[in-house]
Amino acid sequence: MCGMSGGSSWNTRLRELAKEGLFKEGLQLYRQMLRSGDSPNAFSFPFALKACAALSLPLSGAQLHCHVVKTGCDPEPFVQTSLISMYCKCSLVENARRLFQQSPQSRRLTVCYNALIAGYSLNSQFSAALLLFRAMRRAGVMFNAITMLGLIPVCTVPLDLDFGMSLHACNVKCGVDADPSVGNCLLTMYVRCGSVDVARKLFDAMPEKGLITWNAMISGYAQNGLASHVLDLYHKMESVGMDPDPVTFVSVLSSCAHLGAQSVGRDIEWRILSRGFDFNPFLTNALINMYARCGNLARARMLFDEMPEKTLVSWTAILAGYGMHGQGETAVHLFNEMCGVGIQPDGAAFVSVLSACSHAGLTDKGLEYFSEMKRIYGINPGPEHYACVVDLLGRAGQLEEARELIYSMPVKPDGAVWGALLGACKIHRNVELAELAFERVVELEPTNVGYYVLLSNIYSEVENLEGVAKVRIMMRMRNLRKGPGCSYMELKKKVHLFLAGGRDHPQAKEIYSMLDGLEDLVKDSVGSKNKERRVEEVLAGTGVHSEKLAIAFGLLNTQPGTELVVIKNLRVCGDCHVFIKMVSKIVDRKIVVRDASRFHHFRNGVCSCNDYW
DNA sequence: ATAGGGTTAG
Repeated sequence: MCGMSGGSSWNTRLRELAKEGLFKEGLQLYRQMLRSGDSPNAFSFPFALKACAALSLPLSGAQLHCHVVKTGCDPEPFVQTSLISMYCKCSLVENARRLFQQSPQSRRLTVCYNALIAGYSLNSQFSAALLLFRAMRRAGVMFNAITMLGLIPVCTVPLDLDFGMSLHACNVKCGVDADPSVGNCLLTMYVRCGSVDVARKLFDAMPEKGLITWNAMISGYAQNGLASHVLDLYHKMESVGMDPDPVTFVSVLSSCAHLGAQSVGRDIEWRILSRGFDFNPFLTNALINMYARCGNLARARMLFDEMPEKTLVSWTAILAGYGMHGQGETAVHLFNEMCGVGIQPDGAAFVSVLSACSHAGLTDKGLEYFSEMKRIYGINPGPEHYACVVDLLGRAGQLEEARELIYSMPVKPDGAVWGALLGACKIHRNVELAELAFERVVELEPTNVGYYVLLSNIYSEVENLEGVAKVRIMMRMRNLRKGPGCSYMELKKKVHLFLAGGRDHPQAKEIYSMLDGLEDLVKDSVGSKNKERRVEEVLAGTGVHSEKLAIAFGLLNTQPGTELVVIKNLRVCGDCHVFIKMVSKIVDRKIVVRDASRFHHFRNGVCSCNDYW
């Protein structure tokens, strides 16, 4: 290795590899250097340590630590800082802390504090990060923008918002917030603490919006369930000439999945291909998820099958898709196959397989998974898992068992758990248990209108008019109003929204006359026995339900034979599924009405997208 | 030459 002799050429090459992100190759080169008999020096270690951190190789990192000590480089602050950072990134925070504490005060430079503060924050040791920041200031060490980049992410939940805002104020006072990275970081903090509006104000006020700024805001909307805002902002991004990258597309695709907007998603897929971003596993997973949720299982499956390295997320996305669309057996089969190839399921994978079982009526199978979850995989079920199992038992009519399960929960049941029981009571017309579940759920989610409507519908089904009135009064006292029922349907890259009884769609006239025709056909096909009453029932009180409008619109504007997919905000209000079933038969069309409770912009039963686009 | 940071899927 005559050409490589002398430490500096090794170091140059190491630096190049680190810059390119070729960490594996960097470590190989470091080992090659040792074999060739050259000694690493203080300029070699930071690169090699960075590689261990990036690849999360604590053993190699510790070995490097030995080399550092052997070569006497350990007092060097740069090397010290690299070691601290490496240990933090390998989740060995204790080692990092010890190194920091052992170093003399005089060698604790700003970067050294920065590395440990960021490390604490990365490992969710929030108070430790804060305390160290205070100690830093007491010691008179200057902080800079990068200190803030470590510290700001400490604030992750709404409760942290006050502290986050004080950091923001502090940054403004020192002028640190002018650094675009700090701006991005603050933006992300507001988003994570649920203050999307504040984040947007910050976004609008930022003079130089980089790609990361756009991505932070777009993903912020996505994470807060504001899918239509994601698409708006994405279009704006394109219109100002900012080029999206794979990170952007991940959020956009996730929003298409939430909206059921398959044709927008297809358009995005085309852009991904034309930019050469295919083979990015994040994007492939996002595409699988989008197609699966939109019901295009064939395309989702094709992408999944062609994926060379399927991750846990890929498997979960595809099996959740099958589960959602009633193909529980396929979902279960995929889950088993996944375990068979050695991928360990996590909590989210269990949520998907459990809900697949409950939708497909595979009660025993679901219960089996639930018990395996703790026993074999050591995952403690959270409220989301209990909600699935309550739903599973409830749909199967085992209401008592469901109630018992809730009482035996080691974690506090949340609204979804009691809500699942309430939903089961609706199916099986159990008023007494419904009242109990309602009391609990309303304590936990007093403003979720969906539950009031659910109970009211249970009362009206058993003709308990007093009950219906009771719920109405309760809602009035709490100043709650059921938003109008709303449904939407995607057609040619536009989402068409329908409110119950609404007339503001451009095709309103045609839609209403189509609906009149449909209702007449349905009336005619009801048998003559108890005809009046049956007709009322079938037409569900003859109201102009939003899903009826959506279906009429769909029949007007689509080719015969295509499937109509309607998404509806409240699964529980104004059931007109008998009507839909009959229409479907009469016009010989497959009509699917999907429950939007898992669509975030329908949270609390209120639709937050209020326009066509 | 060397250290510290901001955006990504189920």
